[in-house]
Amino acid sequence: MELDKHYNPKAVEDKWYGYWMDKGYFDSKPDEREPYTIVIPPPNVTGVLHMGHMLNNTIQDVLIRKARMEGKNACWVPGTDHASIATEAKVVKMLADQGIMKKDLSRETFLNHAWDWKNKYGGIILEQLKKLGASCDWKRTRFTMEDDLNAAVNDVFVQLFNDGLIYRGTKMVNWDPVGKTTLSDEEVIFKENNSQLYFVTYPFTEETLASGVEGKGLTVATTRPETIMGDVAICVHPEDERYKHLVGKTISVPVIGRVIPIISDDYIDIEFGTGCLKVTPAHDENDYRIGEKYHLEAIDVLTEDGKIHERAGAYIGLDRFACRKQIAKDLEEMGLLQKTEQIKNTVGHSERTDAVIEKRISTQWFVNMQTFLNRHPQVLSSVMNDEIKFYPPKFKNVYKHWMENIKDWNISRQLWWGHRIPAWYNPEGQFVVAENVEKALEQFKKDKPETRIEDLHQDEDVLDTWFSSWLWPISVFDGFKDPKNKDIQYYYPTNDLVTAPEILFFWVARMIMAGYAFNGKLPFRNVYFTGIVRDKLRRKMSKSLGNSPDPLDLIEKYGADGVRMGMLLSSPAGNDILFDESQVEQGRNFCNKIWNAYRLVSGWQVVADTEIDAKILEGNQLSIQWFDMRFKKAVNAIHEDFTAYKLSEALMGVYKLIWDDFCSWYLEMIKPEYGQPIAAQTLATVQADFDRLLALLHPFMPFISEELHTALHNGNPDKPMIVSEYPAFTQNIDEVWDGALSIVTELRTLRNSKGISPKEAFEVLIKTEHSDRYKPWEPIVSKLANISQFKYNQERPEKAISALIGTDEMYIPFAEKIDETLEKKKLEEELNYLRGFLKSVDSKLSNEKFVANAKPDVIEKERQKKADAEEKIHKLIQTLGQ
RNA sequence: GGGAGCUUAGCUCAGCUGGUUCAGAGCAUCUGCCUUACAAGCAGAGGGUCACUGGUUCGAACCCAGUAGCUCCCACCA
Repeated sequence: MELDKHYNPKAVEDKWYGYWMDKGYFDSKPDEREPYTIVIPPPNVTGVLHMGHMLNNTIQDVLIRKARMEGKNACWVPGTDHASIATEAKVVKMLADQGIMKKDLSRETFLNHAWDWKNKYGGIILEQLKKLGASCDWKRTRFTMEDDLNAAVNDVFVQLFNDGLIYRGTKMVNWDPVGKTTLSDEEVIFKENNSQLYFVTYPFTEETLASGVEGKGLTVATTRPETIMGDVAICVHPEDERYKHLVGKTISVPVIGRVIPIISDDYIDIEFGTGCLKVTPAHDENDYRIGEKYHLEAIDVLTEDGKIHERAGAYIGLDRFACRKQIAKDLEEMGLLQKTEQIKNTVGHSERTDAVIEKRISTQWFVNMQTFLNRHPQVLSSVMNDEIKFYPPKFKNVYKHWMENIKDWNISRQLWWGHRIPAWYNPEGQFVVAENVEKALEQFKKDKPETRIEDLHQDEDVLDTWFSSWLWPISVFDGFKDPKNKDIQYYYPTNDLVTAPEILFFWVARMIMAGYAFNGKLPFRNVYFTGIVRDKLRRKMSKSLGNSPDPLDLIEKYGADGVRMGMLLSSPAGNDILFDESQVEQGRNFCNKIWNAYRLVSGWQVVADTEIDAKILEGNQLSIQWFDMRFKKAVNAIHEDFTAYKLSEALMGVYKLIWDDFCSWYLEMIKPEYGQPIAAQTLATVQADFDRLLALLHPFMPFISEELHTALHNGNPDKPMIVSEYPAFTQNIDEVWDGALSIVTELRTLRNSKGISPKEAFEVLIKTEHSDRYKPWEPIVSKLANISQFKYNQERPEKAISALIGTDEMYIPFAEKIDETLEKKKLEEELNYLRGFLKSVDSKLSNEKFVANAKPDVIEKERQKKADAEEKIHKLIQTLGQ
């Protein structure tokens, strides 16, 4: 059957993915083999595949497929994350679009809607991963909010609470007025902002004026005039000569006229603004601290959605930003706004909703991280001493810094979609922490036997999503439910984690904590940090910019293998990848190249070896040995690249091996004359070589390699490629001399530069002591360079072009079109170069300090260079007749 | 404000513990080819003061110091 000139991925991909699934090649069960485990960074359950996922999961698939082929028991556990805040936001919006407000719904009804949504859209992303070829063990698919994982979360919460590591406390936390929930510090993104600095005058009270104070009042500089209704003091520096005498006096808050004291504290920066600070303990962390120190009231003037609260006494119900403008205007009219200045400051935004974060005092649940770390020092040490390796290692520093400055982790969220906090309250407001309500009741009954189950109510809040994600490497193997089960014993610790640096703190660090705290072991041994996928202008890919291609469209257009190669081509660990469709084109072109190599090989007519000319057979034999050497060398380099997690270089190694060594050289060497048959034995070897190339390629490009592997075995291979053996590292490789191949290059260059047709044959004269080395190459070189005859050690003809092959001389008699002076010039240039080279080597060798200080093998190398150069110079001089 | 990292060809990146006259790869570019596997291809070619300045050394892209530019992370300055 005639094969198409172009590889057609569509005809191939679904077929093989279905086949692998049917045969269960992705499945893993504990056995006697060495395990190799990866847990997927679970994407948001309602998410859609984007380029970042493509990169991340391609890398994981490369690693897992290679391990599988190396005979390890490869297990890649997939799953999704419930993504509390993101999913809830989506559901709220979806309901709002239908005219349903969350506040009108009961918790139960809302959750029903959310589960409906999850069941409808959840897991689409996993289906998309299949298109990419991801070889996950789908039977193990987990979801962070399924019952077993909820139980794990509850277990851990109770355990940490009982260990004194979780506490309920009233502190200043981050508040997202759009999501209407608190956030951890990590969920707040600080962005530089051009703000207005308002200079607002607070008038002195009559009492103060009566005490003989001069002036009208004090001017403070603030970026947040809308919070002045929450002011409880004006603070100055105790040493500030301008204000010293005012400390202890009173002053009144503009607009509302509340009387507040003037206090002093050395926290104040005399230089900043006017040196007076308005103290608003409810809305600023530093103010909160000052408030606590001087026992000042904290007046929260904002509602949970960022509007002015009625206790503010003015502007009630106005949005905080509208209020800022309004109050500035009003103050100006009152003559209390002195001026405004532009100022650059950083403003916290919610990672999910992008809302400007408010600092707010509230009662939340926290994990005491410092104590946690004190109890588990391996969390830091294991990374620092490379028990857990980071690729690239620069992230070790970042990790260390975070660990050393760790703060308590606010884990409660005012949301419904998530793991509900396992704490129960009695009507008196006392609480206990327990796995479930029954156990909570038991606890209450110890002190209050009369407590009834219907008196108890569970905490309304849910937990931070990461409070379930940090358990992922353990919980996916049911390590909490049944810590002695086979899976957890066998698969944990996992091997590699592939993830983005953005979630180093959110997730990676906390998984390491959870690993040591709840299993006593590290969760993984290597962490590969991917970069951010950007467009070629270095802009981050985003929906709003519209610069992110749809991965599924790309797969449709170029094939999954092409897309995988495109993703991998330029992405060393930790580097951003500048995605350009041309890279995917390169991937597709590569597929096409391989496809055509197959077309060539599959079209050859076979005859018995005896029917082939002996010289050709010998040439083929040599070609085969030569390729074997090239193959083994490349495989070794690829193994080293993998060891260092240099996947793009490993892929480049495969690419060059296939394209250059295999297609451009080897197949051309072996290829019979047009219409001529090939020896059966030779063909069998070429096919075997092709097959092991495909094995090498398979982790990167699973579909085409499986397809052609099968085709090479006439549809019936012993094993499919996915479980074939991966080419192993070779300790000692037999060198095959291939200097004769430079004759080919030499002649091609000659023809190119002189415009001579490849059809014009040449004879070649070689001056060498090793004609035996050249002889076996004669049939090969003749074919590739169209050579009529090889002659050895004859006089140089009058008119000839000469070149050096190593230290041997080569002449191509070439009477007509040759430019003698040009040729001479070329040789002289080479001679000059060699003389310079020799000089530099000589100067090294005659330098006593060099000989004294350099390592012996370096000196030996230099001596060899010297000898080589001298010989070459000698020959060139002869040639030039000088 | 603190910390980390980067700067090598037009682009994206390799260059290990200093040692070939050391400057390399892929892509892009240029030249010539529809040669019966592949024009999504073949064969060639050009292209770089290794950011800058100084130092250490027999020897520096590599080590040290400083300068400039870029990137990222952390941080409560109103």
